[in-house]
Amino acid sequence: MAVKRKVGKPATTRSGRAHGDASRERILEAAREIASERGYDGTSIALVSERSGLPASSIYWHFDDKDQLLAAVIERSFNHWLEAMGGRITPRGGETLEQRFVSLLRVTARALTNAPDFLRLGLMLSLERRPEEASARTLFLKVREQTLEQTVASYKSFFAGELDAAGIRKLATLTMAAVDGLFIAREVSGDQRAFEASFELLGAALLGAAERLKSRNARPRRSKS
Amino acid sequence: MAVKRKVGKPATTRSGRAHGDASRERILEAAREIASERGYDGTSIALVSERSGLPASSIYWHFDDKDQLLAAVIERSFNHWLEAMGGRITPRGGETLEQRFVSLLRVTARALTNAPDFLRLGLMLSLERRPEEASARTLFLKVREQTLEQTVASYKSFFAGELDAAGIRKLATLTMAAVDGLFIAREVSGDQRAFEASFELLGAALLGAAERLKSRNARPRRSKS
DNA sequence: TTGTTTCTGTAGTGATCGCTACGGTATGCT
DNA sequence: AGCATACCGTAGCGATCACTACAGAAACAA
Repeated sequence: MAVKRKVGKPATTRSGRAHGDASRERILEAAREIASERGYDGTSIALVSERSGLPASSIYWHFDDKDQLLAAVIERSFNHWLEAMGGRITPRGGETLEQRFVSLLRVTARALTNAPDFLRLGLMLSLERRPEEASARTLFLKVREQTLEQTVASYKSFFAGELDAAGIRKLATLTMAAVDGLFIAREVSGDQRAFEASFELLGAALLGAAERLKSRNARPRRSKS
Repeated sequence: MAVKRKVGKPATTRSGRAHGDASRERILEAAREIASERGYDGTSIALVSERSGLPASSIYWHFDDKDQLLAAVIERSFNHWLEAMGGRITPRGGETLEQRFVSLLRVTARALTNAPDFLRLGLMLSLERRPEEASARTLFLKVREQTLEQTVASYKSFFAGELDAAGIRKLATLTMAAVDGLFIAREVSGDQRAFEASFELLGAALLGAAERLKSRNARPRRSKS
């Protein structure tokens, strides 16, 4: 057990029997579908087996246990999410600041439409807090932290010289929170149009918040504390 | 089965054996704790039985099945949430519009701190979408819809004459989404101070969004469509 | 051919799942 | 007292849970 692939690859691309990596993909895909519908506990090996067409023994050949399987699902979904974002977290060209800002949010909205499972499953895991932490949850929180840092970096160039580091972080946190909330609202209502419209409004809201942070910054009220 | 209390109450307050309503409360309390930690599937009757100190048969005497139990938990948590809000969704006295607005948000933040289980469990249920809908989820979505309507009503007096009905609804939706997101962020990070500070910022953000909606309204651009 | 590695199919393991049958006991009604 | 109702305790139902033992099938290497 615990013999992972990636060690071998001897001359020929695929080793052993006909399938292998393909089976691994099918398992991950099935697990992704089910987990994003039913959460951690609702994802049973029997269900994954049925939907992937592979027996439980194959699942356990490819993955150590259910926990690792779900963690692999998170990792894979995160990569899909990054693909859908097209690496475009850094700002691109645009006219006014607001236009560039809103266009960034629009990219985010589209990515959430094309690859919703990462955030959906991730939020489900985030809200759980069982005594024994699922490693899938830990992994999600880790990559989410990275996303926050990227947003902070992006905002640094957006609001260069206008906001201090603390303000930028607050704004980035509020942004991600609002995006999470709007995502949930769309998942519940299924209203894609309202979802996209909300992102326009969110742009104005965040810029309003930035204005507030600026004026706070002007009058030297609150220090580091 | 399906013989519900509340029908009886003949002269004496409590009927039957010593406990009864008290046991029902203990079961609900145990189920609330567990469900808010582990979600729907993670809430097993055996666990509720253990934590409440009552056998499974008692649980099934008080509730038809697990589904109804969880729905009762949602209902109870919602009432706690309403208590924590103190019925203060309608605006109270204040000086500037922004101050009244932010004070309303602050009340919401405090209620979320004092009674977090309603939203926590509700969001977990919202994100799930198993084929057979849990009635707990349906109930949550229903009372949540009511909350949205109350927010809309509240905003109507806040922005009377300044925003049209569609704008008010958009703003209310964005508000609830942002609150959801901030709530999740706090649950993950455990940072209560950052949570409260975010609500201040959210106030500015929403007022900024309201400004945007106003100016949209001034130039008669988008119609009902 | 013989052996090795890689993956699948069959058939389970004990534990836990939601749920129930049923008797017992405490209470209230008459 | 007699009877009914309300609730708890024990014990266990079939189903499903995560997980595994093990043999066989298909590809490689020698």
